[in-house]
Amino acid sequence: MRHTECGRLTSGDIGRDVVLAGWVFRRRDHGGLIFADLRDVTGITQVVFSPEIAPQAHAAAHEIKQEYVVRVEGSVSQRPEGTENKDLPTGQIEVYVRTLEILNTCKPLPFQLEEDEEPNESLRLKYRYIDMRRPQVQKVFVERSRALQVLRNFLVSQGFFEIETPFLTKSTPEGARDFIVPSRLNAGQFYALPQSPQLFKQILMVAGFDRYFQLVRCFRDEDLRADRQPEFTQLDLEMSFVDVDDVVTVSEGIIKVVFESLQGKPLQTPFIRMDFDEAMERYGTDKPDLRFQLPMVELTHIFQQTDFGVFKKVCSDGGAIKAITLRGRTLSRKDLDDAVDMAKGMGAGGLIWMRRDAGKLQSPVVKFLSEVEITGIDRACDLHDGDVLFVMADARDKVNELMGKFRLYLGTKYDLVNKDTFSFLWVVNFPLLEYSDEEKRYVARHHPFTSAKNSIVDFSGDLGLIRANAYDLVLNGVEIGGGSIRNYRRDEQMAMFRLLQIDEEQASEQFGFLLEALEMGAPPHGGIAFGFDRILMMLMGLESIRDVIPFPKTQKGTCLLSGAPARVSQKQLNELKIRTVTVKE
RNA sequence: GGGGACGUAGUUAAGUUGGUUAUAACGCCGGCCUGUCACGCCGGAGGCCGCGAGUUCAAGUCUCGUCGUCCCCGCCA
Repeated sequence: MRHTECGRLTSGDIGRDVVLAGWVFRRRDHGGLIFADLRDVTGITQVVFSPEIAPQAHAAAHEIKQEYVVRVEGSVSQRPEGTENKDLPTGQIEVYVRTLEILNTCKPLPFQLEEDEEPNESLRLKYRYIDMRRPQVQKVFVERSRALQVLRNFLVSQGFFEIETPFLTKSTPEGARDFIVPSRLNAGQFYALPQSPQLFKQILMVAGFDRYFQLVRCFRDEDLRADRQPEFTQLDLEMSFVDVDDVVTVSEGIIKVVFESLQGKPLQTPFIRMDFDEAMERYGTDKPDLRFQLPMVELTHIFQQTDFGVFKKVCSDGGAIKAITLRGRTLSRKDLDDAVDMAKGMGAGGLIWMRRDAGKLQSPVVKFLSEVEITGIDRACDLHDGDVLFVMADARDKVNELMGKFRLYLGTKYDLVNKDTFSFLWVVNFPLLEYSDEEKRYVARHHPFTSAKNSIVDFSGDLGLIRANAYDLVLNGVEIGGGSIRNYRRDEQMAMFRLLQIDEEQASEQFGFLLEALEMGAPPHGGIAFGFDRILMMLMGLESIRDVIPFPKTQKGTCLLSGAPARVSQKQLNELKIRTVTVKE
């Protein structure tokens, strides 16, 4: 007889003979009757060993301990009145065991499977297979599996083809650091693990698979964070003959199905869109958290004629003066001082606070301001009694960045963030390029294959002003996806390389196969990639990306379960013709 | 590369101004118990206080180093 699933037995099964197989979650030995909770991935069923009904099984039940693997055969019974367990889905029934077979024993566990005590994370990762037996951990990976299926079903229903791209591929100079793999057949040469399937998916467009997707592992050899792992899963897609709106619409459908699968409630689409410039000017970041407002308000124009030294200097230097208004909160002098200290800790030269009481503006600097200026502030910020205003003046980029961080501080400190809401936002119209102080040149803000809004073939002028057909999807202040419409003509792509100061020789050496493909009937195309792990983490309300990855790495990139990375044998190194030396830093 | 937090029985934690034999709960072992479900009751075992130096009459406690885990900055097109 095939075994039944422990969590699926109901009153409808009463009277049936069943075979259950699973792990002994708990045993309760009353001397006479012995109860055991039998667990498999579907749930828990109570099994009963009675000395009267099955003396042999009852005797054998004295042997079983926590996490023993057993198979039992018996009959499903209604529990006696008053002994039902309302907390258990199978609490109406129990299985009277006739035969017990111990399939395997179990040593005492390194930690208990209790819900209330969270063991140290390194122990959990070393014994991940024990950790995963804990119902709340098991649930995450059941949900992850379901989310993968939901996405595949949706994308296939939309006409997408799932096509695999290579893991052993070529290192590219732009972007994150690559993991590299030595080639035995080509001594001295290396593959790189992909940071994303970018070039191959564009090649697939040229090949005519007009809608491609892949749930694909990607690799980046950079330092880890709570939301960053060296290998992670991306939902990658690309479409031909599309514009920004087409990609956005398909993306919203994708997010909708995965959200509704994980959250079990409807998601409103379309999401709002915000220009990159507005995001920077109002929220000081390209990924604003819109679960709360607190936008920056521009005050620079009010102070063009000011006598107040700090503002005067900033205005004459072409800087910006901006304010954030906090309403409906009573702030003590200490709160205000803390806010100033916090801003300085972030790197601000200073932060000025103002408070309106009984129609009058109070502030350490108010004596330096004219009536016109005070009225101007009042109007610009729509001040009411009790409002507190924080003002910063400095170079525009610096004010934006610092006030953006300060806004998040206020949101957290004054509990303005509703933890139960999900605020999706498209940020669009990104700059194509940004200046790198380190490299002393402009680099691609998204990646070098992103197209510009207008042709850049003959571009001359300020490179920082070129806008791209690029878009990011932001959830609660976290970037969960990003993409662009690509260059599909060789001349535009070459123009991009010129702006990036990549000469023709480099371009053809590194991306020659793509450039060649662009000359052989490449259709217009664009796409997007979503951080699948990050989306799961956020939609399940988890703090760490490690919680949604089955076998994650530690912050130093090690796997505590397998012991990777590790040394390899001299024989292996010889085959690869690799000699190791210790390099002193 | 830099800043910070933590490390005590199998596990989770407590451990005071440095001062007797390092506590507790859960788990484990033995015994009892026929309606429990975190079963209950009685008894017991279990410690390189991460590791190594130093200060001190005396270090789980103070100092330095080191290893490990975590958080953050840099980095992550």
